[in-house]
Amino acid sequence: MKYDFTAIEQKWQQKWLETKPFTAVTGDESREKFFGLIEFPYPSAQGLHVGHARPFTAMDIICRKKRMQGYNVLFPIGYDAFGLPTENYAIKTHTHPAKVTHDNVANFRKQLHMLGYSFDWDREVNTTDPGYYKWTQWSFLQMFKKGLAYKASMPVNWCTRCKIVLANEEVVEGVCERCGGEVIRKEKSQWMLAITKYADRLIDDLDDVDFINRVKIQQRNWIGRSEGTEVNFGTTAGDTMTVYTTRCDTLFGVTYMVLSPEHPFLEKWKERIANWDEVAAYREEAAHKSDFERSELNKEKTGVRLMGVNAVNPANQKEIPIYVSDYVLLSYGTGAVMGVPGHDQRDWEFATKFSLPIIEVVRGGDVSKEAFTLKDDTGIMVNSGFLNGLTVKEAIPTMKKWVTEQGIGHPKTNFKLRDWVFSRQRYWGEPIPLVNCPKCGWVPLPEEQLPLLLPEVDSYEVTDTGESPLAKMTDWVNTTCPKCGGAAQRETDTMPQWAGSSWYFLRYMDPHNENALASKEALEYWSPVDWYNGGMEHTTLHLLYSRFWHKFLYDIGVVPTKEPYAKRTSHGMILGEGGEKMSKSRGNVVNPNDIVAQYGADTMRLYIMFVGDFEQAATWSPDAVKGSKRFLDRVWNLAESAGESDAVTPANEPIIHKTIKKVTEDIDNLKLNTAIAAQMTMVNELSANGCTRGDLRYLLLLLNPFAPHITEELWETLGFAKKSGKLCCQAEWPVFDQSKTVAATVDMAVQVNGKLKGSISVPADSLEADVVKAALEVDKVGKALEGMQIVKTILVKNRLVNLIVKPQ
RNA sequence: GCCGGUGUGGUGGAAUAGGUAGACACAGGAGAUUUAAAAUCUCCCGGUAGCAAUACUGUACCGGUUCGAGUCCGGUCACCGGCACCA
Repeated sequence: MKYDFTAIEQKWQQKWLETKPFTAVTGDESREKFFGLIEFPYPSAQGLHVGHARPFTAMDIICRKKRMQGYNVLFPIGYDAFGLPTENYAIKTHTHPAKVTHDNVANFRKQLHMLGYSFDWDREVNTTDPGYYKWTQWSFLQMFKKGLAYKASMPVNWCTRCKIVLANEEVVEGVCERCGGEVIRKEKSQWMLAITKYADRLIDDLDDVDFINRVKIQQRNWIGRSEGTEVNFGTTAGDTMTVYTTRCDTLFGVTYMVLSPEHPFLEKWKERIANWDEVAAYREEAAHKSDFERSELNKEKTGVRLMGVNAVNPANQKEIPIYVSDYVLLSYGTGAVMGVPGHDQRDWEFATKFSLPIIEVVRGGDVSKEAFTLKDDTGIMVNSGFLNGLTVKEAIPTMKKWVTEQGIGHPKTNFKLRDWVFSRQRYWGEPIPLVNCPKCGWVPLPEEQLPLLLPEVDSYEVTDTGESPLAKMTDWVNTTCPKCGGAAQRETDTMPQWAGSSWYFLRYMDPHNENALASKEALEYWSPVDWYNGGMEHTTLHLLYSRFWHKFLYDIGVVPTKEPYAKRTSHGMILGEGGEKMSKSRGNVVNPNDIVAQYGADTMRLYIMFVGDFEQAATWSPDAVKGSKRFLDRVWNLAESAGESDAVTPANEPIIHKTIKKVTEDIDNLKLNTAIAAQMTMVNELSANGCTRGDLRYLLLLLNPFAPHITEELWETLGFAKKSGKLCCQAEWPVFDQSKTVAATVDMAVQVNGKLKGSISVPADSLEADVVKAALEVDKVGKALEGMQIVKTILVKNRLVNLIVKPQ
């Protein structure tokens, strides 16, 4: 019979749909649980991409193997469906985004079935479902009540031509992605979440989780913890000017001070500043620079000296000038810095440009040429009073202590991480369940009024003033205050896409619960996620946000673990032919539907795993797909020609056990490409040796997670199903016998002075003397030994023997 | 600039702990089968020299440690990703 993959795949997908063999059972204490998680897809109109198939297939393999090992596996799927592309599509086609979402989800679901993933389909979630976003809103309200949500004026991207607010992704090289118009920064009052309050824990708790290192490093860098000192400088205006520094050891080297253009002291000192016009003009100019321009123009330092106000260095009481310059950011530290041109490159550039004195306080470099910035033991303090003679390493704590004792400063930790801007001026997101009352301020909706549904609107276009489309719905906006009953207005901004995706894995644990985001029992049973695989691009946003969200839920007693994910791995991208990113414009996009139609889902799954190291980027090759199909053809043929016996052929035992070992370990280590290679080797050997049904049984068990349809079919045709039921339900992952992985005789390499001379075949675990004896009989060894004497032999068991010789 | 990652045949990629470099595939070549093609099967396939046996050489580059280095150490180069005036 021919390997008719289309019929076979449809047959088994239908059976799985009917019999639900992949159902996870909450509360089953008879088995260990395993929660495998993939990043739920955004249901775009383009449908599933091969980029989805790689991580999805890998986790499916892991979960299918875990099930066969006897675990109670939760492998769920859902859709992260709020967001901009759907909204833009809705605007363009005048279709309701809910309708667009519904159609796209239906298409995704079909494609996911087509690839044979073993999801528990009864636990599907969708972030746009009111039953789901009720709990997103509920979580937000808890944060609001705990004071973690607050309003602040933040810059937004504003397209001057479309007159709308843009997301960062919509701004490309400083212009609007859609119309090419100029994008400027505009201040807007926005909801913020105080993720920075969790900054320390988000760093420290990384020590307790099993995340691949690059994820941990990237998160640590992003949070950017820095231990330094705040130092107070007096000013001739009477105010105390506080700066943050990591190099308090260089205090004696301060020759000027800098305020950021937005610093409140400028306004305050208006009357004292003799050149106010000049300062005001500089501020105006800085305000009009976009982020893009600021980073573009960061080579040349600019600034203006404040005439009429000076600062006083608390270390030596010297009076020094104050400047305003946009190389100092208001959003980090105190918005003011001390200028140490001798030992900070930016300060050096600034001082050089404005002809300010450069004082060397750490000897070790040449401060007339460049700043000397090393802070190890190579520099010695000079010109620094009581610090003279110390190394920088010693001087930092000494100065920190002195500053604290003198009452002019204190140690301080700062973070690069900023609070989370939680407002979007868009329609297709969760409404923020708050009401603004002129008397009571911002009042949360009572929980029994959740979910606060998205109202129907006529147009999804943002208003001319940049308000969300919801602002036009006056019937919806105008409401009564839940507290005082007076007239009040609803918040019209919606939540960002990151909101719903911050906790979706919790909903999988108990997806239909109407009284809580999930029951205590389900949360206790399934937490934490055992293994979460996803893209590196989500490391600093989604992954960090969801850890924060989870820690908050932990603090209010909702979830039982302080970290959501026990383990995190990451896959590499699938590139198109030529090694370039797949994109419509390049025309190198591979559609999984085409591959499945041509070769079948099993081939698709196998190839996407075989293509290369899972963690590295890989290039799609249409030719190489054929190799995976050929392999399955050979498996099919092997099954047709297999001997009737259910016993294992002794000659096949070593390869069977070697393969069990390799495949089992490789799946656990995500080395899926070599797990497949090992199975190919096994099939090649079984073909050469001849094999029985009993031999093949092992192959089917090992191959099932990778190619679930063909193996299920062969399991049935070879008669195993009659005895023990469906293959995917076998709690019988093969266990290898180490003693059987070694063949009776082994090939060993023979070297003379480390150079390969040949190989010998000897009984496994032979003694050194026997191996050397056999080695001496190799022709080339004899030749190499002429006129030599053996001074030493090195034996690596079952692998190699090296004869060390020297002239006689 | 800072922080990660990667460099191996024509191609994708293998190589627990330093131990036969190139597993497993793709492409290519030769042959078998076939009226023919496809499919399938067998063999070859890093480079140089040689009919061959064989010898030398080879994991980005330079040096080191070791009986032995793709792997460890020091230095250099190239490419990819992230952050970027974070004081």
